[in-house]
Amino acid sequence: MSDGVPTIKDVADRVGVHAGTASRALNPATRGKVSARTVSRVLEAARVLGYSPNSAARSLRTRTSSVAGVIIPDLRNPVFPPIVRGVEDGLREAGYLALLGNTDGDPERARELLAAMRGQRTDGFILATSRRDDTFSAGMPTVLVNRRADSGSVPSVTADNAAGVQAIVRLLTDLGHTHIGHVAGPQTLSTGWERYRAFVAAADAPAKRIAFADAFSEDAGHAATLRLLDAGPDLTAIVAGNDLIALGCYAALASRGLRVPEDVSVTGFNDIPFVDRQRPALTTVRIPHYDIGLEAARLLMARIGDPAAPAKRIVLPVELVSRASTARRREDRP
Amino acid sequence: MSDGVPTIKDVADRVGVHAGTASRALNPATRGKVSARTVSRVLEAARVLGYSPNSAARSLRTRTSSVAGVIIPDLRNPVFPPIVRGVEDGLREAGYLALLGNTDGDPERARELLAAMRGQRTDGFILATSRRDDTFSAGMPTVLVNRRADSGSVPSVTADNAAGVQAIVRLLTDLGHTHIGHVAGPQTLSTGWERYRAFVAAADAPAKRIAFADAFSEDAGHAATLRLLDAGPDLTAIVAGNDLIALGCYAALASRGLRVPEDVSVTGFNDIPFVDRQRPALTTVRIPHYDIGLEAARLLMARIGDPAAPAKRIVLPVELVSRASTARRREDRP
DNA sequence: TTGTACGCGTTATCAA
DNA sequence: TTGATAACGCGTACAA
Repeated sequence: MSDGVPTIKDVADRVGVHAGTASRALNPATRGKVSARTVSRVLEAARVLGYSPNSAARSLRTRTSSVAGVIIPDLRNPVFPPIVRGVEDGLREAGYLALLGNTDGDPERARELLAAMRGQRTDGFILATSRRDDTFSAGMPTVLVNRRADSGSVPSVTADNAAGVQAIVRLLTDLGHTHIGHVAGPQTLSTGWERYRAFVAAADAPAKRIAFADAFSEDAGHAATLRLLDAGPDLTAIVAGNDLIALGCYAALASRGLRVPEDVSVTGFNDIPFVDRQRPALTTVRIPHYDIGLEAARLLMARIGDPAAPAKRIVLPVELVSRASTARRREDRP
Repeated sequence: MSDGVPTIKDVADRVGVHAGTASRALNPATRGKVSARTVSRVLEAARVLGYSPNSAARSLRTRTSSVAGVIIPDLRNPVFPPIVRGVEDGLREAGYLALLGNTDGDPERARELLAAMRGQRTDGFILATSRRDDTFSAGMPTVLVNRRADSGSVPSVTADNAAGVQAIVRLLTDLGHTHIGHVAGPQTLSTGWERYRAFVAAADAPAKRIAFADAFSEDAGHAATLRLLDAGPDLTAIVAGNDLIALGCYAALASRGLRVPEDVSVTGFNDIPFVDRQRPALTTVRIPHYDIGLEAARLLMARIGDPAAPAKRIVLPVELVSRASTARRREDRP
């Protein structure tokens, strides 16, 4: 094939050696079985020819692909870009590439993607689809991100949602708040569910101080906050399920003539970009998005290298970021 | 292989036909060359066995993969997630999957990724790396996003940067501004360069009213704005190279005791999320990120289908979004 | 240390 | 309409 893309045979011919020898010289793992002189000549020839191995052939032979599938709900949700970036960097450490797919939260779509990627001979999966009931690809190395499986046998990397909510509730309590509400995220999503459970455990609030948003979005947060206010609880602080919901709280409170934080303190979760610029700047919990992705990739690499490796469940620490949306409770509040 | 993953041979054996026949029956394009009875029996056997084709073998044979490489500088830059999302949806229309890679603006890294992906089974590339001097993979179908090649032979999809800058300058002119400055983005990036050129053409400003930021970032915008102000031009409006630079302008102006828009009007470019929430809300140019990605993917599919297809250069329209950061020039300004 | 030969699973070509 | 066979490029067991 002197015309098309060079193959290992072209490299071998150029050096006057057999393809098998060239293969051994090119592969770092088997390089020791070849004379130093031959190695350098083969490497040089490969460089000159611009040889790059045909991974279809390699995959066919070795049954591995050096490609991992990464499946998320929607890249436009600001929590995912840094996670995916971390995943990609972690995969790269091991020479892996990332095949990316969005599901829009549709389990059917997740199944399709999983099938398509498995068809492409993907070595493993990193799933950030966060529906608690999502299925995942059986028989393939898999790591969950931002979500834990109900059965404990699947490795996962998550932020410490419970600790974050506890820190928030403690902050509010220290500020004198006793009537704290919660606008929870969707309970079908593990993050929404975990934070809700942590809130209930930490705040001991009656049901009327809790509302559930239909989505982790500003609009859903807005609507849920209005429902919460209409239920008439006497609250001076709201713990939102995430930052977007918190911004929805801002809007809903403003529409009722309530000021943040003078009348009601509000907190978020995630510390996505620009929430430090809102007015008021949002008190929230910073989660290590990038590191979550990075660790997930490393965990996947470990599992691919040794499928019997322990199914670690890594929980990364979070950090409370106190800003202007939380303040001491006003004593004279009606 | 009755134990492992079923192959086409297992399917063929089960029906009692040859593997080649099973292949023809399974492939919709060649199905017409097989008797209806055989087709249905093969399909049934494939279903029962849970057969799924080994795409490594298929790629090796057909030299196609149904995978496209998508290379961007950094997913954490807010302009890229919606573009990548559009790309992915466009690829999906054609049954393609996306291999994603970040370069951090490093041409060397771009080369590595290109090589790795070309080595993987990749049918074509969508490049959003925006350095004007970046190389790209010769001989592979390629579409540029957010960037045009100096030579016109490479298809591209971009926003109409010139029209956007023209609209901004016209808006400012209509507001009475005559001394308009520009904090340009890096001139190594095509977006920074195009917008700078459009500004020069539209505003006819002397060099002292122009400063260049080292990066499309807030910090770089801050620093460049300070340099611009120190040069002492008598300006009442600043056209920033993009939204992040504009936010840097906000900070720099504030540090000099200048108010936006009372003292100086400021404009951005891109309309990334949350700039409508800044104070003041940023006047900017909205570019159709998602559609840019979508069209790029479709263009790539067309080029893969027919490499001789015309190298279209698609320029998508932009929209001026007028918000609170621009105001009529104060007559009493010093 | 190097060469030989085979097989991975699929599809395309050629014959029957 | 179907079967037989070769070839895609690589890695590796085995032989030299």
